[in-house]
Amino acid sequence: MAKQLLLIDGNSIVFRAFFAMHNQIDKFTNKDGLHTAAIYGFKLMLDHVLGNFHPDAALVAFDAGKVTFRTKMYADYKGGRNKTPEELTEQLPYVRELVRDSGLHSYELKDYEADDIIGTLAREGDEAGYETLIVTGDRDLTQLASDHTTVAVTHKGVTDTEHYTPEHVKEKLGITPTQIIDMKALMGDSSDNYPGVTKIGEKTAIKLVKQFGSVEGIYENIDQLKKSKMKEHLVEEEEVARQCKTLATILRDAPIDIKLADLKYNGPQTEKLIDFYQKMDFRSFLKKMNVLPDEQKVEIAPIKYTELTADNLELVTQLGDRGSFYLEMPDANYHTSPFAGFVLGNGEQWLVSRDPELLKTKQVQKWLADSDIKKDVFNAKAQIVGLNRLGLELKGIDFDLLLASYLLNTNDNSNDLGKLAHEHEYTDVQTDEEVYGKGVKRSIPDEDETFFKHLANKARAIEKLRSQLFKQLDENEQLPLYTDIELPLTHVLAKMEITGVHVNAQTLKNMGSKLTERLAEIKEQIYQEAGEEFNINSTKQLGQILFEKLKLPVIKKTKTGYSTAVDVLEKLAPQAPIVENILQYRQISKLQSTYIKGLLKVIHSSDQKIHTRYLQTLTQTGRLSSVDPNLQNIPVRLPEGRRIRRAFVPSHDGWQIFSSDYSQVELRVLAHITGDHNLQEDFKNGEDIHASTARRIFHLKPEEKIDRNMRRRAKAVNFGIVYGISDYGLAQRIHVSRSQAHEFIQSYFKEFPKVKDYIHDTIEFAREHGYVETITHRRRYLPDINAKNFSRRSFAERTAMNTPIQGSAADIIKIAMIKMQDELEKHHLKTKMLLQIHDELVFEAPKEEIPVLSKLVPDVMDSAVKLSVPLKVDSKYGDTWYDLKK
DNA sequence: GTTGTCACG
DNA sequence: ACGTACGTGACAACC
Repeated sequence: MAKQLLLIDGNSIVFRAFFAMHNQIDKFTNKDGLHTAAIYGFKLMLDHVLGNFHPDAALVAFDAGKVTFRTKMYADYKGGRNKTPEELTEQLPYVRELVRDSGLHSYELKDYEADDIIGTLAREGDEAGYETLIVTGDRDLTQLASDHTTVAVTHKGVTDTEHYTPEHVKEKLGITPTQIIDMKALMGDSSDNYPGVTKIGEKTAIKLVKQFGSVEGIYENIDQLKKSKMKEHLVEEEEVARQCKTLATILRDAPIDIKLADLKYNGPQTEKLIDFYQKMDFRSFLKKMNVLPDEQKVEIAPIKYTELTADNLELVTQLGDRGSFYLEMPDANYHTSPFAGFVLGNGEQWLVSRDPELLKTKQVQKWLADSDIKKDVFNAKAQIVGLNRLGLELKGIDFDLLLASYLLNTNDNSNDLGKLAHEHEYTDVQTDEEVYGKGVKRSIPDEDETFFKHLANKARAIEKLRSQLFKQLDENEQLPLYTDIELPLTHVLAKMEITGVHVNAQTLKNMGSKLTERLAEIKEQIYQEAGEEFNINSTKQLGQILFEKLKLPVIKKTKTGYSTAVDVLEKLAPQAPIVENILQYRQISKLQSTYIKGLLKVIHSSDQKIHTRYLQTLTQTGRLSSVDPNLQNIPVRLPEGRRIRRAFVPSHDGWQIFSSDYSQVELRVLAHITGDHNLQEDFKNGEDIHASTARRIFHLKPEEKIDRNMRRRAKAVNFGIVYGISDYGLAQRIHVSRSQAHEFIQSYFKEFPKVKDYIHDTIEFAREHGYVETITHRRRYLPDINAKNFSRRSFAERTAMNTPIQGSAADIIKIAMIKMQDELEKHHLKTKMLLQIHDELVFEAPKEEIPVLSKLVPDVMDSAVKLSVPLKVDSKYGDTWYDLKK
């Protein structure tokens, strides 16, 4: 086997590692206050690379300083770059130490960049018959790819890489690796700060390179080009193009004074590495190496606990007026999870047990149900539901660590108490993964001491973090959000989950058998049309049939092959009857697998109901999500799918399903937040908002009629505005030209000027503060808002403007739900709230309560908050979820 | 475990 | 020229 050579672009990897973890920069420091994120990331990358590639020789190349032969020939080279932050430069010496201790050589050369060292050694490697892997964060190095040299460019983070071989370059760009140099010379490079030829970007550059082979080729054949602006620029800027080519070219013959033979890789020097990790406080790596001495392994403050038994229950009555409580349910689904044990207590006394029956004793029961005893918990909803299964109530909940933490930062939230505590710099508790293991090996420890200690540590973590998190909520002006919205909502959601929704299994089964028949018919037809049998559900096999065997045109590719998504198939449908059948097959098999089989699986046999779980601490915007099963995406748009809703029925005879939904809530929020006069007027006048938008942006006179197409387009524009519009995206959606879409958008901004201001101001706010917020001060941090990478930054900008809108709408319905539950109880109604679907609330109710609800629910919902435009609510009811009528 | 697809607001 | 609308979850296939 050929010898293997590993070449790492040290500086670019360090930069990548540093910026990949930039949003948690302060979490990565050692005890001396040294920042370590880049060192840590570099180490992750090394492990990852060496896990897959076993080099005989290895070198990390570094830049030797700012001045290089390139800056000498072109003063602006790499000019305009921001100064490297101190937090990064202080790490560089340690990266070199890590490299050395890991058994890799490192090298730098005055006047040359790391690229040139790598380029030179890669050539030598090629000539000496090595297989070479180059690891870098800089796409420019892909020009070095060859038959025996692969270039791995970090993609996201530092361990996710894209491997460039000559074939891969060809596939992506249609040119050879060395032609990348010509392409870059023409298009320029804004980060290296050389200009290229005016008006030539990637597309044009590739076209020219394909046609003429190289920059030199272009100028030899410049006469072949038709007269055009582009040609003028090329002729005028020939000097520039040629100079840029030199700048873009990585040297293959830098005057290095090392040889391949000097680069032998001998593996890490374990002793030194251990010292190094200790110096850096890299505990996870030390643990992996199994070198933490026992007492250091669990570097957790000692804790005392008492096992609760039938004989010492009086200890519970002595706990005072505040305590932590934690019931351990090892499965994520707390409706069905076993109970592994529990802990309750306070700083002085931690009482633990494996026996859930003890919770039912009168002492514990009383402690749990006493609302004067304040409870601190982790995931209150899970605890309420779990205890409810034991016939117990939990009252007086004050602090929910999970919920509070989510409000503080939706990004680094975790369902693992230990992990979450670590995020908040509290380390006297281990993660569940550490104590229970993961995957199939996950289990509750048999040894009492291990398990009980972990339980007690968890309860202590909750207690210790309470005041700190409350303080942070206060600083963010989020205490009302926590106290008046999220915590009361947890109780409402718990009730809804416990109530569950009644589902008629027989209805589903009947539908299922019909679908099975239809599926078999369509399948036969597809096989006939294809001329062979294959797995229609496999996109890979389907792609081969459609695009190779039947030779249909390829419209879109995914990163692994041909795309066969709906929009693609719809374009192909006129060309081959098989396509229509495949669309049918897809639709029906989706219904069959996800909705018929899927729902049947989760009906509880005890009550014929489905009990979903609402995740209250997951979304980035403040919406809820629903799992096990997801009841927020039951089909409604297509008639075939909609029938699934016939199986959702009331749980008592003589009851009905009642549902109310907000009309255009997000656009109303937009009108409120932006204060746009025209948008507010349209809502105040109670108009069909898409129609009035159409009237405005298409400049219709009052007597002119709005045709359907105009309304459809205006509706798409309205959605687009909420989502962070682009002309391209709008054009795709409504099948118009990009320039037409552009005009629509411009016209919209002219008619609704404050919307335009809002978008601008919100992005500015995010840039300055790093987050955006909703009407209730719900926050979303946007670490990418100042990213260099265009697409990441653009994405952050779109979310910056969308989140306050989507999130405020979520706030509104949450407030409505709390009020609604209050009203139901106040009026002693039997009605139960069952489901929330983002802008809709679904209830089951005795028929005689329907008239009450028809007034009460809309009243509560439209008065949930006071906006500068009215909220509108529509209600429907019927015998099943399918049959709802006004 | 990741990817592609498709269900919802 | 860039790369392409926001937020979710479940399933089947494939690695």
